[in-house]
Amino acid sequence: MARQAGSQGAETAERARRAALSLFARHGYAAVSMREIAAETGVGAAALYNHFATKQDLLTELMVKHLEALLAAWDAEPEAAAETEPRAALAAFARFHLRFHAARRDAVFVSTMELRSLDQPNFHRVERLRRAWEDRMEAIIRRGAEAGIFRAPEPRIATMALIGMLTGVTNWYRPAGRLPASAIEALHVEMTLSALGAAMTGDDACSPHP
Amino acid sequence: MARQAGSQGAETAERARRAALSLFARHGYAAVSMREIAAETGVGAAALYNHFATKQDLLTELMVKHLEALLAAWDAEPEAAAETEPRAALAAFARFHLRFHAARRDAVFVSTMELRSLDQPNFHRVERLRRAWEDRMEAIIRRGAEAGIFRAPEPRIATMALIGMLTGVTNWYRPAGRLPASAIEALHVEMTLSALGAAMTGDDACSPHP
DNA sequence: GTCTATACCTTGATAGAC
DNA sequence: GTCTATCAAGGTATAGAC
Repeated sequence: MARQAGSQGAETAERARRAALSLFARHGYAAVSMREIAAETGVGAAALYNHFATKQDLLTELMVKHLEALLAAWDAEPEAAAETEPRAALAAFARFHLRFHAARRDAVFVSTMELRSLDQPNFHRVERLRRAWEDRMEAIIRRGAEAGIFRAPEPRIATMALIGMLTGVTNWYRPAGRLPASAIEALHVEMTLSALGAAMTGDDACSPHP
Repeated sequence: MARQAGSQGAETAERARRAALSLFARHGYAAVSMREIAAETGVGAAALYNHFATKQDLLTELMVKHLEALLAAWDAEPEAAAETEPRAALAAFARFHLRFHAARRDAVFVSTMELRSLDQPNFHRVERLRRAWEDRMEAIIRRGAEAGIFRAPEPRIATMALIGMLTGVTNWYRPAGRLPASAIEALHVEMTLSALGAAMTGDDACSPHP
């Protein structure tokens, strides 16, 4: 997608990606012009076309890179192994999801809100990656449900609900807020397990396998 | 916001609102032109300006009307009363939220995704209404937590998490899907209560007040 | 690889006839 | 209240000099 470039060009491309991500997240893909991206990058508008064939390609590249990095990072985590005990695996997944997304708020915003700005071939490419992420979580929930550890009669529905809950944090979390990120993280991990009847903490003496 | 209009004009305004809602939901505010809205409405572009001063005003009106209708409809429900038992109130709130939103997918989409397209005064107006909705739910959770029925050490966080979960359904639910809406609704109501340690169903014999 | 200049198109919004 | 005609501004993308 990106054209070949020398060492100076690669730097420009990277600055352009960062500028585009920030601008798309704040104003939306359609509301941002290539001229604005170029200005933030520190080059003329025409120079962008040495690195990205079209504005649409630039958007697609941002989403694909984000989702591929997400999948690769999780698959490298030890708790991602299929042998991990389901409650531990789900807790690790929730924690990983929250941290990875909190560190990349712009990319999350763009990747979830600009799906409709992709033309059909690009949409399908990105959608496959999103689906792959959902499948990672569903596999954990399904294992736990079959083992009688989770109450999840419909693992796919539980997956969509919980991913929605976890990803939604990105929409309102502010680093300057009242609670530290660690507290918000702990509360969400707890609610994730609780939602499937597998809470680990406190006054709940009723998890199926105590 | 809308201009005065005779009986024919009022009809045009309503058709324009519907057209704009559908187009904004599908392609995004910035990607849709007044000409497209006019074409879908069946009038020329200039005619729209008899009913909406600017494109921005049209967007704002759509959001405000949606959120005001949401608040008014909930406040008219019997379970919205402050005396309702917290578990019943939360279940009713979740069910109401799911149904109201499922019936207005375009309005939900626009109202959550196009906040960034509002200029500052309009943003604050819409944000106040969104906040009011969150406050409705938070009040229920707070009551239940204080009564020891819900496990929610931070009612505001629980509110944001659960609203995110419930609203997220709009992003992936398809009427033609495998499960009927009633099943998806039941599963979400159950997960909502479970997340706060107050499940009502089945193999969970451990709700604090059995 | 980046620049200046520009082709070509669509945009939001307005003026004035009907 | 709607139309046709129009304006000024700004959109993506390209050409060709350096």
